[in-house]
Amino acid sequence: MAHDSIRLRQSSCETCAVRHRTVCGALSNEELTSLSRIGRMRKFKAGDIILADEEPTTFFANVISGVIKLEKTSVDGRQQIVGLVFAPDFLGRAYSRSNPYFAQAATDTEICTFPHTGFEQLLRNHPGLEHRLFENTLNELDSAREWMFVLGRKSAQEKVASFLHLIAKRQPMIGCQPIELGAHAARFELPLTRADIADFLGLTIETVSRQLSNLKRQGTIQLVSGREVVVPDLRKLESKADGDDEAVA
Amino acid sequence: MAHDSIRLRQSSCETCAVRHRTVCGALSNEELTSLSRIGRMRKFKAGDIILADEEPTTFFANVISGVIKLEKTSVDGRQQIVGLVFAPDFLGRAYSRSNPYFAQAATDTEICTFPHTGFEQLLRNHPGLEHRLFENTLNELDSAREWMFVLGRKSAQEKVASFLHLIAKRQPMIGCQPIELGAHAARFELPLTRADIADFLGLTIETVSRQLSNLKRQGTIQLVSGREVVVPDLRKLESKADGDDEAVA
DNA sequence: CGCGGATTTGAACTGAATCAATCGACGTGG
DNA sequence: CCACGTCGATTGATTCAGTTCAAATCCGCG
Repeated sequence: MAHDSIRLRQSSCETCAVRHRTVCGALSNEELTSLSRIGRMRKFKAGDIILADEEPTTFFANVISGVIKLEKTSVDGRQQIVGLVFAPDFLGRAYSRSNPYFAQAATDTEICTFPHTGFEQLLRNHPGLEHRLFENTLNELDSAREWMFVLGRKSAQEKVASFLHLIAKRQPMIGCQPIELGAHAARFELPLTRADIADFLGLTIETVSRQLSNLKRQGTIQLVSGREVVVPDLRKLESKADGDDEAVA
Repeated sequence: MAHDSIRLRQSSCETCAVRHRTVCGALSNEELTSLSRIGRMRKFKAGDIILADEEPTTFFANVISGVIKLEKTSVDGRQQIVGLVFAPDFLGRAYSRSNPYFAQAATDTEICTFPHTGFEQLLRNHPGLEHRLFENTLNELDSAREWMFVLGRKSAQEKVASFLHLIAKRQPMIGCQPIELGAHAARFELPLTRADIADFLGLTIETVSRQLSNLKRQGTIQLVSGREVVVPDLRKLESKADGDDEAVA
């Protein structure tokens, strides 16, 4: 365990697969060296808790692979996923003593962590890094607000279609040859269970399952297995998501 | 009109009522001078459009008084308010060519505007200002996610109670003597119409009206007029908002 | 082969939407 | 000064989408 973490610590940022797409992309090689000194790779299994709610902030991270859910839970047990963190997104709430929500691995996950104090120091000394993180946060805010529309105003079918469309955009495809599939087609693995999808969409498991079956029956999607989805035509899926599919007729 | 704007332009930031609570609070007196040079006061009436959707960004602003709604509208006419901007909040999406949502005055409103280019230049030259705006954005993101829980998981009654609680926290009180009212009491004016409240909560006008009547019947609130609300005990309202009021019994 | 968790499907129920009517405050014009 | 029209809000009756409760079915795994 300790041995493992040492080996991982030595892996340098220069070989990082997602280097240029993360907040680290703002750093010079020299700055990157000081970051790599404090960075440490960590792996989580699906279901592992990465950051606990209300706990003091101890680290930030870049997601290297996998999907992490940010979740809010009320005392009576109701849950709502308030954000999904994909590679190469940034994980953590800067400038806060504690963590505003639960972060749990939705799939097996690899992240590159930075201790809280060291990273905030780096932020203060490198306006370029802070700027990058700021832009990141602005985009997250845009996404959150986009999702507020989904939660507040869309029907169950539109919600499920919106979710699939989101995943199709962000999740790596399975064997994605545009030759094999059409130009507007996609094939991917769902990173969430039905229960997670329900918590993301403000629905129940049963309704999610029913709407997936509906979309399948209509030919908008194919369910290869419980988790693997093929979308023959993303434009059709999108029109289901926006509720303007009968208007076309 | 032109005369008016000149007079307003000359009013300096030093006398600004909300100076220390806005992003401007991060600036030195000298920096403030350069900001006041580009700042300009503008007034809007309830219902006026302040920033149009998808339009190129032309200005940012600090809200001096009033409430502004940020709204998303779909092609088929469904609406969702994705944020409320109170004084002394910041209005606008930095670093974006265009505006991601409609900003409309919910009440009569006064804002202090800064031209797009001048302000972003100031941002680049003053990391302290950008930092302040960043913290601001992080708080907005937290609020947005908090609201996602409301939209996704709360019942109509809980939604309406949550809304009233939010307003009670942020809206200036009417004649708020803690002697006159109890220590946990509040009295304020609703900055939104029933239609706006519905669009904020993902409900219909009728449901909002019914739930307000319910809360009134239960004694959780009093409706002085259509717009003016008295909350005898905010803790009771909060328990309605969280749905843990029958647990107390 | 059988067990346990995840998923699907069915049937009944219910909370919020929809449809419809009324009320009330306010400003305008007769 | 009062009748009228408009707009926002309330209230009632009915409908329906999504939940709840219940039972299969599927699937990975010891």
